[in-house]
Amino acid sequence: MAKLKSTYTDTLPEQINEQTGRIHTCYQQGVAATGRLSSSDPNLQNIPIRTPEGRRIRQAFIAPPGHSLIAADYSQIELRIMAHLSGDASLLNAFAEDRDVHQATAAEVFGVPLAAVSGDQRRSAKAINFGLIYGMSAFGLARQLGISRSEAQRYVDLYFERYPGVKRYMDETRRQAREAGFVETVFGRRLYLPDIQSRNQALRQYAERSAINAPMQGTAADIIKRAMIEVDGWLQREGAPARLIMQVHDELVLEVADEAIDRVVGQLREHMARAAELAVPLRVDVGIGKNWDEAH
DNA sequence: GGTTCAAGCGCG
DNA sequence: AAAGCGCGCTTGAACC
Repeated sequence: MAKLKSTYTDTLPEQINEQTGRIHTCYQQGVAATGRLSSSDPNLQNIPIRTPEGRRIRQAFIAPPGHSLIAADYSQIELRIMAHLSGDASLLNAFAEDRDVHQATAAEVFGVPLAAVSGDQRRSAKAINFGLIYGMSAFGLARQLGISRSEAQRYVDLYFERYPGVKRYMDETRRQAREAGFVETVFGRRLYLPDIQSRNQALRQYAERSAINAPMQGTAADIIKRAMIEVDGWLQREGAPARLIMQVHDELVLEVADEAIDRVVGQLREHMARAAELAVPLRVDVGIGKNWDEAH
């Protein structure tokens, strides 16, 4: 409650611009090592959403009269990029058939039919999927799930047995990072990792985790930037009564005149989904509302 | 009055 | 011995 009050409730009203009556953030383009934007003064990329109390803050972000907010976010974009980069057959298949990827992972790892996956199994699989993107070890997975190290190690082994392409990709990425001193995104953005050669184990392992994560997080950043350029160009050409007002890593927020909503949503979805052509389709979830919470 | 740092926590 | 990526903001302590 103290965090919500001091960072958001007390502070945001003080940052309303007198001329526009709005809060304007600054997007930094050259800060994050992976190519993401960052947002500051104030940061609008960390507005609460995970708790009911926090959501009340998000509800304060509203559209002007006669307008609505559209929130469009990429579904599982980093895991889709992992499928693309690794070429793993099972993962490619899961996305080709538009499966619930955590459920599909649970079915593979626990050896049960899709329909028989329990809530706990799905939760574990989700932790594995996120952990993989971050280069997590069995130790970290054990702590995350509150299970023993040996149990976590079994999950990891099973995962790599079922998704051998992912295993190969992880090993290959570490090798390439060590040899070349950098990793890169699908579009060629590089992250240099001098510490990958370090004799200091902590530094070296950190660099290895970054080598795993940066191509996925960075490719996602590249894709949404391409989408932003496309979407903005299209809105300008059309003279659509809509504008792009925020970006939150895998999400674009637009403010749109109510009469144009249907047309804008369809085109927005297309432009975002076509911002990159990967080995799996890109899916975009769209929400509409009078406030930012409702739009989710 | 200011700066710097670590810890903690908000988001993807 | 370390053990999950990327950010920014607030707090409180230490310091000038």
